[in-house]
Amino acid sequence: MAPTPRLSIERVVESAIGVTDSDGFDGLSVSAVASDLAVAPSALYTYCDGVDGLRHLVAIAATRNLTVDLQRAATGIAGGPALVAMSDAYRAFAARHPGQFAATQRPPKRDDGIEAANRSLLEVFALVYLGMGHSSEQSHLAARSTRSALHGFLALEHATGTTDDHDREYRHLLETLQRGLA
Amino acid sequence: MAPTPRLSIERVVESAIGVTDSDGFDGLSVSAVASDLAVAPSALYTYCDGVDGLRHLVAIAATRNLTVDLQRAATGIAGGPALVAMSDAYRAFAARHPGQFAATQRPPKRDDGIEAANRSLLEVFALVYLGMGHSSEQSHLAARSTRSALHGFLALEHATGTTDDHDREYRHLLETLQRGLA
DNA sequence: ACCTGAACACCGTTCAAGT
DNA sequence: ACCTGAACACCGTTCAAGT
Repeated sequence: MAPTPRLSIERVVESAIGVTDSDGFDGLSVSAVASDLAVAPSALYTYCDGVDGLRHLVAIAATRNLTVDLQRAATGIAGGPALVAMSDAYRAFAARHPGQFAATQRPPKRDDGIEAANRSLLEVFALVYLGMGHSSEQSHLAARSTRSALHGFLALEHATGTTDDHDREYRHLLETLQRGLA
Repeated sequence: MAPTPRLSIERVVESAIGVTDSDGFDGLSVSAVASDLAVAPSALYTYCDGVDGLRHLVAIAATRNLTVDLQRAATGIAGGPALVAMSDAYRAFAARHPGQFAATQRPPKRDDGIEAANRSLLEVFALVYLGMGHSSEQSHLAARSTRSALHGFLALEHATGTTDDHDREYRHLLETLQRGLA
């Protein structure tokens, strides 16, 4: 008889994201996901290539999740206000999902999936700059600069510790970017 | 008899940095350092608090090493050229020591040592902006924005994969910062 | 086809024992 | 005081065995 599969790649990714959210990207392990899904650890090897495969799947899913949030934040807004909204969304994502945020930065291996996910993320920024009258090339450069700067700030903010409120510094960075890209 | 200690905190840190350089920050482990020092893994627990303590020591040492490179790059130069030189030094550090670069971003626990090391790093940037006529407050904000942006770019560059040459994008980010902070 | 469970190597950590 | 070595728990991975 053909047994109905209890597992699927979707369920594995869903569980892996859940583990990442609760235990951090470093807490992601074959055992933790297997335990969450109530299967033996070795059962996961049918759906992903070990712990590296797990990290890989989470890196792609996390980048997509961030992209969705950014896109949603900029929907119906243009120009400077859109960039402010996206920056706030970026920071909120890092605060609410530190594990996923870390995953967006740790793609262990080169892969089409991750590169495509990163391109999609950059396109959201680029579209805003296009709407502000920049050329296609300038928009892509501006998008990369903006993403890099925001990402770096948030990465260091979470590394240093989130005791202080760095809102003023974050706004300074935003304003610097907007002046520099005007 | 008092046996001459074969180990010391300095030797442990030195070895840990070596392991980080060759195997990456994720490759840093009690076993690897112990093997490098030709001692039993348990011997290290006299000098550091397990693998987390090891990562902690490396995070501090790596931040200091980066600071030294930045300071050296800006010695005898001022203004825009100093910032260009520091940016190049930052990027060179990330390229030559990817493991240490990763460590500058992964301080697991809050600690005076890491915070102090980060303050020293920011001061190097701040001094350049002070020399350009900025106020003390503006210099500190500019320093943080600059460091965040450079760090984020390099972190994503190494994450995405270093196949392409992103020199043009890096220079665009620099110019954006300089325009925005003028 | 899908999952379990045994098996193995390996790492982190603790602690009693040696010198 | 400093280090070794045994001991234990735990994770990753492979593979033969079940259904």
